[in-house]
Amino acid sequence: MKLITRNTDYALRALCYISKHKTVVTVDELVEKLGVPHSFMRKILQQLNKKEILSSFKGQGGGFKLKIPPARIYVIGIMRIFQGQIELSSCFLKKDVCPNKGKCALRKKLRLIEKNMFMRLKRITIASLV
Amino acid sequence: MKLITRNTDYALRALCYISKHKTVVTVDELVEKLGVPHSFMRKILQQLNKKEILSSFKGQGGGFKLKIPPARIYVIGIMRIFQGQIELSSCFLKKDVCPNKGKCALRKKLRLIEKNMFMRLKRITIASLV
DNA sequence: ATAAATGATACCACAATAGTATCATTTGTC
DNA sequence: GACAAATGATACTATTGTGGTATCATTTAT
Repeated sequence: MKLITRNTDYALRALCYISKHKTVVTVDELVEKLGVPHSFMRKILQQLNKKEILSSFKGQGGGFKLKIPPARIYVIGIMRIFQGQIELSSCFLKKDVCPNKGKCALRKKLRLIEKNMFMRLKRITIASLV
Repeated sequence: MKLITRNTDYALRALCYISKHKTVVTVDELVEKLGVPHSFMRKILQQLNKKEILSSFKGQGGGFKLKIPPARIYVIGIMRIFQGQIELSSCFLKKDVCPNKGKCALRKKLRLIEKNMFMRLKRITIASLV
C-alpha cells in the first residue's frame, strides 16, 4: 500500500518544475524533463488547472504556470485532489452494530495519529521542496 | 483513500472480542456479534492463525483463541498482514530520471512523517483497545 | 490557413479490495 | 461408527481504484 499515488507524485514534481520557471511550461517540456507519459501528464495538469492551482494558456506559445505562490501549495492539498479524502479512522461497521459508537477506542487513537500526520503534511509546500 | 482496509478493521475488532473471552470463540459467534460476512470473517481468522496470532481448534467445540497476549499484538502488525508494507515515501520515477537521487526533499520529509506515524501506530495494541 | 497548444471526454487494462463457495479434514458426542 | 460441528485449503467472482491512452474540439500566435 502506498500513501502517495503516481498522479500525486507526478503532480508534485510538475509543480516543482513549473515553480522554477517564470514563463509558461508546456506538457511536452514536462514530459521530456520528468520522463512520464504524455497523456497522463496532460490529464494531471488539466486537473490542477480546474482546481485553480495552475493557469493554462491555449494556442501556440501556450502552456501552464502557477496561479498561486508555491508557498501556498500544500502537499496535503495535492493529495486530496488526486486521492480524495484521506482517513485513518473511518468506521466500517454499520452504525447500529458498532458496540461503542462515539467512544470507540480504536477510532479515537487513529484520529489523533491522523491529525498529527495532517499537521505535518500541511507544513510541506512546493516552496519548501524546491 | 482509506489507510485501514476492511479486513484489517474486522481483524482488529475480532481480536478485541476474542481477547475478552477465556474460552475459544467460533466464527459464528463473531459474525453474530460484529455483523460481518461469515466467509470473509473466516478467511481473516485463518490468516491470523497462519501468522500465529491466533490458535485454532478444529471439530466440535472448536474455534479460535489468542496465541499471544493482547499487549503484544500491535495495530501496525495487523495492518502489515492485510495491507502489506505501508510507505509514504517510495519514489515513482525511474532511477536515472530522478534529478536528485538520495537527497530528494520530498522523500526526506515524507520519510520523517512516516517514521512518526509508525511509531505511534506501534504503541496501539489490542490490550490498549479493550 | 495552419500549426501548436490546451479542454473535454470517453475508453481500456491491470491490480487491489471485498467478498463467496466448496470440498477436505478434524474432533467431540451419541 | 455415524454424524454434526467446527476449521483448513483453495479457487472463484464482483466491484472499485489506479494508471494510463486516444480522439475530437477549441483557442491562438504566426
